[in-house]
Amino acid sequence: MTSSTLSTTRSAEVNLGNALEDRGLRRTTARTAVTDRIEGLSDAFTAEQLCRDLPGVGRATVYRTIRHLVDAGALCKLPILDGAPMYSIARIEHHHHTVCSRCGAVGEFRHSTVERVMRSLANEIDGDIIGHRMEIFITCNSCLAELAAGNSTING
Amino acid sequence: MTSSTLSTTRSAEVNLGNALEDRGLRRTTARTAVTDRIEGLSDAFTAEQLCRDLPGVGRATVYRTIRHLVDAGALCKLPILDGAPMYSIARIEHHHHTVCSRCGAVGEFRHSTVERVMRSLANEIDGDIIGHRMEIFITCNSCLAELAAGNSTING
DNA sequence: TCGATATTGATACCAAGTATCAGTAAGTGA
DNA sequence: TCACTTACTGATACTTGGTATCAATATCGA
Ligand SMILES: [Mn+2]
Ligand SMILES: [Mn+2]
Ligand SMILES: [Zn+2]
Ligand SMILES: [Zn+2]
Repeated sequence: MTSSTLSTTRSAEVNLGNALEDRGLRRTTARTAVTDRIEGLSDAFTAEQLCRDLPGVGRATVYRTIRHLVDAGALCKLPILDGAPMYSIARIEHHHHTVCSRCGAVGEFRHSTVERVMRSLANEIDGDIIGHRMEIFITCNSCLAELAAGNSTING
Repeated sequence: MTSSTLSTTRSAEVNLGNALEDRGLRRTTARTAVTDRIEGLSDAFTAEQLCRDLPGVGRATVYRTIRHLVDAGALCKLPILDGAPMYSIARIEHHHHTVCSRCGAVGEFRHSTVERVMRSLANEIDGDIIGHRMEIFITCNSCLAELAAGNSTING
């Protein structure tokens, strides 16, 4: 993989508790439970998943905390066409997502060419461009491996 | 606007009734009411909007018909981050959407460069790329005009 | 026209998320 | 450290968006 234009570098540290504090919000036990749990997850998650994982925290509080974190830019909210949106820690400033259509794993990427294309589209799109979103749907490597394993079993 | 790479050409005719028939579905009065209404709309719409516009057609039927049309590829389903998905007639084969952040107007566009970038990303993304989605958020021309009018009134 | 079959839509249901609000916990300043 | 103000919590009820059921009805090929 050439890394001249593709970037998946994760910025030094992410502290969701600090992200909330920076917005003038109190550091409560419920919020700490939520942010700790999110930081402990390696993958993207849904709000309901978090609620199940944290039965000691009220549903309203889980949803409110997620909303704060999205507002703070610390979480990405990724719309899923048929289902609840997924959230993941924003590790790269401006970026796009890969979504595995088989297992739902979400990745982040940045590619300068995408941003260059956006600039070049400015003259050709009616109206003022104020932003964009892009998702790439993939079959992730671990799913490819599983599929290969499954096939080889079937095919002998 | 140069049109060498940007395409907003609409394919000859769109007949949603035929799209359903082509799938072996019966041409019923309820379905005809839904498809006629959609064809009469100039803009993207939500399912609930359609239900309100067609009080004579059951909600379940409206939703079912929309689903059929999406499955047939005759309607685009556009996820909206905070709210119900919007639907619009698919006039271009593979394409992307512009969404006005002020009024919600949805447009379609195709740009060869976007597709070229996708191909070039193939080597740099982990896993197999099976598709992509891209939305450009804009302030549309009519909103720009309204904003300009509003400002000039305020500023004398 | 008839009859097998697809469709309809009222109803009940489910999932995701938000408004309320009385009770509780954080922080702040004395 | 305590008291006090204010933010926060979470149970509950509600809303929105959408689906499963199923008896009654419409469609369409024979
Ligand atoms: Mn992200
Ligand atoms: Mn479209
Ligand atoms: Zn996967
Ligand atoms: Zn607009």
